[in-house]
Amino acid sequence: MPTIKDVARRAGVSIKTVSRVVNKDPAVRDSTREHVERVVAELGYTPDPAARSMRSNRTGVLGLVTDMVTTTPYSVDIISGVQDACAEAGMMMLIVNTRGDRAHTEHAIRTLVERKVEGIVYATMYLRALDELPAMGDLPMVLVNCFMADGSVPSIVPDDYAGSYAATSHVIELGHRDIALLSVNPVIIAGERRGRGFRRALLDHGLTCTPDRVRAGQVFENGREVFVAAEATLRFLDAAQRPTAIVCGTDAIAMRAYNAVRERGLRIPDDISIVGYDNFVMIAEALDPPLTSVALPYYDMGRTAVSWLRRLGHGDGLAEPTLLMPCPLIRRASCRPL
Amino acid sequence: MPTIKDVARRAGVSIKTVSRVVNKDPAVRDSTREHVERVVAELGYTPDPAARSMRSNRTGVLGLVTDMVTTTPYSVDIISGVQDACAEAGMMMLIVNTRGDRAHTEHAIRTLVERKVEGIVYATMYLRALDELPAMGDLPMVLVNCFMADGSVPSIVPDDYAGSYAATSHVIELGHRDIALLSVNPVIIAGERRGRGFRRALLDHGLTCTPDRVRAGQVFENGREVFVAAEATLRFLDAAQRPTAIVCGTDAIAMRAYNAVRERGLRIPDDISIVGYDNFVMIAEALDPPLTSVALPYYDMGRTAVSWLRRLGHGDGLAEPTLLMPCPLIRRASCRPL
DNA sequence: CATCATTCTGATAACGTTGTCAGGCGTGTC
DNA sequence: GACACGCCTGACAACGTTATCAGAATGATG
Repeated sequence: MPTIKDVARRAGVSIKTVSRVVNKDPAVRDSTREHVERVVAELGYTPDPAARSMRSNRTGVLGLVTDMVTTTPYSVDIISGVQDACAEAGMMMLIVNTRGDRAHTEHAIRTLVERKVEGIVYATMYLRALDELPAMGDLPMVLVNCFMADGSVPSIVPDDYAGSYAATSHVIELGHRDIALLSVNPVIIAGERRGRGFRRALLDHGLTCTPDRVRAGQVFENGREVFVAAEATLRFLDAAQRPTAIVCGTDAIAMRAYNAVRERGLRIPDDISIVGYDNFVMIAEALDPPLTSVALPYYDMGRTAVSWLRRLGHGDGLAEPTLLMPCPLIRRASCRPL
Repeated sequence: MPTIKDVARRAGVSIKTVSRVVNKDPAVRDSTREHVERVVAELGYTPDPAARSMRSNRTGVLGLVTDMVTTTPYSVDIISGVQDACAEAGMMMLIVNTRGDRAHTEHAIRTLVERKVEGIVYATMYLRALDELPAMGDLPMVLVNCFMADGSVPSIVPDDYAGSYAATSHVIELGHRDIALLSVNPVIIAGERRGRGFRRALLDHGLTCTPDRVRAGQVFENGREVFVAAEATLRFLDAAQRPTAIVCGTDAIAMRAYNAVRERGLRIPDDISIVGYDNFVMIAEALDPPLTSVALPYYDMGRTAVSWLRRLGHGDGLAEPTLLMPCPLIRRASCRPL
C-alpha cells in the first residue's frame, strides 16, 4: 500500500500538497493538481482511513443499531436503504444487533461511539415508543420506526394512520358499507394507529363502526404472539349479517383470513373483499387472488435517515423533527366493487 | 475522551505500561496492573481504535459483502449470524450491498480492504457458483451460500441435496409411492441439487422417477422469475393417476400448490401431502394446514463463517475447505401417512 | 526595478497508539 | 562485595494523515 509520502516523493512535491489534492483543497495550482492526480492514479494511492480519522476525527462511518430488524423479513429493507444511501455518500455502515434488550443496546452504542461513527440510525422492528436512550454524547441520531415520547430525537415512522385510512377508504369507495377490521394487537402502536385510521375513514364516509365488526387478528399470549385471525374471521362470516369486506392489520393476518373464508366455501373477492397491510410481497403475490395491501416505505425510511444524519453532521437543522412517511396502497385483486 | 496519556499521568506510570495493561501483557507486576486498571475504570478510558489500528494494522472489523441478501427475506439470517458471532468476539461488522453486479462488488471489496477489515464474508442470496473474485490481497475470505468452481476459497453452503433427500424419504416412509416434484428453476444450482436429492431418494427406495412427475414450479422469463406452480400442480392433479404427495422446491412454490389443490376441491393432507423447502416460517406457519418444510441453516452459516475467518486470521488452517450444512426437516401438518 | 499583494507550497508538529530497546531494580550466586 | 540474571518499566520512535504557519513564487503596480 503506497502512502502519501510515496506519492509526494514520486511527484516531487510535499506531502501537504498531496493531501490538499486528495482533499480537493482549491488552493492548488491546476498544473500541480493534475500532476499529483496522475501520480496518485499511477500508484493507486488511497488515504488510510485510520490515520485520517485519527487526525480529523471523521471516519466516514455511520452506525445502524437495530433491535431485531435483521431477524425479521419485514423491515430488512431499512438496512438496504441505509446501506445504499451510505454507499452513495462514500460512507460505510457499521451494524449492530441488540436483540431488543437494554444492556445490549447500551453496549452497542458505546462501541459505536468509541469507533467514532459520525451518526447513528436506531431502527426497531415494530413501531414503538422509546422511553429513554443510552447516553451518546452529542452524536447525531435518527430514529427509524420508533420515536421518543417527548419528541426529543428526530424520527421517521410510517404513517400507519393514513395508510389504514386510505385502505379503508378504498374499500368504501368500491361500494362496501359493511366492513370489518381484523386488527393487529392494539398493544402495538401500529395496531392502535391502523385501528384509528380504519374508524376515522368509516366515520368520514358516514358509516358507523360497531364493536362487533372489530376483532383482534393476533394477540399476545404468555410472551408470544399468537394468531387468532382464522377464528375471528369465522365469527365475522357466521354473524347474522356478514361483512362484505375485511380490512386486515397485516398481510399475515390477511393470509389467515383467506384460509377461513375458504373454509366457509366463500370466494375472494366475489363474496368478500380483503385488504392487507405491510405489502409483504412474498405473501401478497402468492395468495390467490393476489392481496391488495398497504406498503411500508422501509427502504425510503432508511435512505431518509441517512440524509438527515448527514445534514445534522454538518450542523444544519431539520425542518421536521419527526416525519410520517406515506404508505402507498398497492392494488391487486382481492377487492372488487360491490 | 481521556487518552492513554491521561491514564499514565494519573496513575504515575508511563504510557507504555498503560498500554501493556490494556492489552493484557503478562509482563506487568500485579500491583501495578491493578492500580492502572483502577485508574482506567475511573477515567472511563477506552483505547482509540483508529490510533490502535494505525499502529498495529488490526481493526477488529469484519466485512460482510452481500449481493442482495438484505433485499430478500430469505437469507437475512446470515446477517444475524455474522453479527452475533462478531459481537461475541468483540468485533464489528461492516456491511456492503453489491446488487449483484461486478462493478459494485469490486468497489465494495476495495473499500473494505482500504478500511483494513480483517476478513470478508461474501454471501449471496441464491446458492451459486462464482467464476472469479475481485483481487483482495491476502485477506482471509469465506463464502457463504456460494462457492468457487475450483474450490479455491473456503465456502459454506446448505446441503440441498441431503435436505431434499430427507424430505422425499420422509414422504416415502409415510407410505407414499406416487410422488411428484414441483421444482425450483433447475438453472439455479439449489434447484438442480434439490432435484437430484429427490430422484436419488426415489431410487434408493425402489421407486422410479418418471418425467411426467416432475414439473417446474417457477421459471425465468425475460429476466424475471415467474411462478407457474399453480398451473403445474393442476396438471399433476388432472393426470390420469394423480400423485398422493408433492415435494416442492420452495415454500413459495408450495403455497401456490396449496392454492391449486384447493381449486380442485381437494384437501391437504387428506387427499394429498405436500412438503416445502426453505422453512420460511411466515408462510409455513400461516398456511392451513401448516407446511412441513426443510429449513435452511442460514443463521449457523453466518456464525460458522465468522469462526472460520477468525481461525484463518490467526494463521490456522481449515479442516474442510468447503462445508455442506445440514438442512433439518421441520415437520408440521401437511403430510400424512397413506 | 522595487514594492506589495496574492497565490501557492512545504517543514514540522500534532493525533493516540504500539514496538523497540535500553535500563532500573531485586535476588541469588560465587 | 561483585556479578549475572530475570523481571519489570519507561523514553522515544514510528504509523499515515491533517493543521499551522511561515515562506517562496508569481503577478500587479508605481
